[in-house]
Amino acid sequence: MISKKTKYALKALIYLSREYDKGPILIADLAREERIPKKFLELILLALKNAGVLQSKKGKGGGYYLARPPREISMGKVIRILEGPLAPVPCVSETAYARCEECDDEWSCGIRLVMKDVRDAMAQILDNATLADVLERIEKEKQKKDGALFYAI
Amino acid sequence: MISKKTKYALKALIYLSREYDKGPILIADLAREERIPKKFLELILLALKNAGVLQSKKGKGGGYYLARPPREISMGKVIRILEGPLAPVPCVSETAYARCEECDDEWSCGIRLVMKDVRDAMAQILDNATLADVLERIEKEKQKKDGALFYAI
DNA sequence: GTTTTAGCCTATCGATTTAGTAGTTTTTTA
DNA sequence: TAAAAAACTACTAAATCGATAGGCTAAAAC
Repeated sequence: MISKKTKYALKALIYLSREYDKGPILIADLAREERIPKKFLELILLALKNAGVLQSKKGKGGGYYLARPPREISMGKVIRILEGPLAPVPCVSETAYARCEECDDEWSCGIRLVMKDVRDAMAQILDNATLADVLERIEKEKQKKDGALFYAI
Repeated sequence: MISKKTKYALKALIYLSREYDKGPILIADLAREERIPKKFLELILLALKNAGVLQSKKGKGGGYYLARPPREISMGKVIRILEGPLAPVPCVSETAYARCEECDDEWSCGIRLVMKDVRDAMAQILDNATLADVLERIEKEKQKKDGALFYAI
């Protein structure tokens, strides 16, 4: 399960994607609209900024905005920033490989063999799902729902 | 990342699969062979027993053994026992669905749409990887390694 | 039938992570 | 220089992780 922190981050980024090219958005507005504790959101946005996903402006007219267009930011990237590597075990991580202490023969470790498949499948999905993709999918779902509602009436 | 507890559980089950139909195995032997803290392993095996994956026998000649053949126990099952649902968010879990508190419109939640794909991909892999499969894959890897070694000499 | 064997059960513990909160400082702009 | 707004530092309560300790219970052997 992903943490609340990561969910908040994704919600905030989806919101900022929708408002992309409308200038900086206030933390306070984001917090209110997405119902995220303001001070907590501050820490999250800061982490995303330090990781190069967001940029910010201080003082009046300031706020946060995406460092790149929504098409160029993936869910995989965001999740790695907040949660660490996608891989279920460190020995199959592409972005942060580490040996499993308890494993002496890595190349014939059964857990590793299966978890490699899992990590590849997850990366395939999450690294290809950009914020722009997510916005599109949300729109499609809303249309589907409206369509169903139309026929229901 | 999966916990040490889950890794220990999988290691123990792979060991018990290899010794399947050789009668009950002592916790102490398992702990020594797989280098798992004995008392900790006790709790893990007990959890697996309560979940129906293992059976046990007390007293002399006792120990633990698989409740079903290795072909009928999947990694997905084991991971769910020790870690809870595979799903990254509760609202896409097939085995333990729950609403996300922070989500008002579940059907057009972008996070949910992507995480559904992730959970399906994980379940596809982990529910189809049985302990017997894992043993086979380990053997294949070992043969590959031996083959490479042969040509290297 | 009591002794040994081996799993069962409950409690506790220190370290780390999670989900925040509070208060102050720095930067920008009007 | 006053305001707005992000940045930084520190703290906390609760939960989870990775164990350890010690006694209890059931089964088998003698």
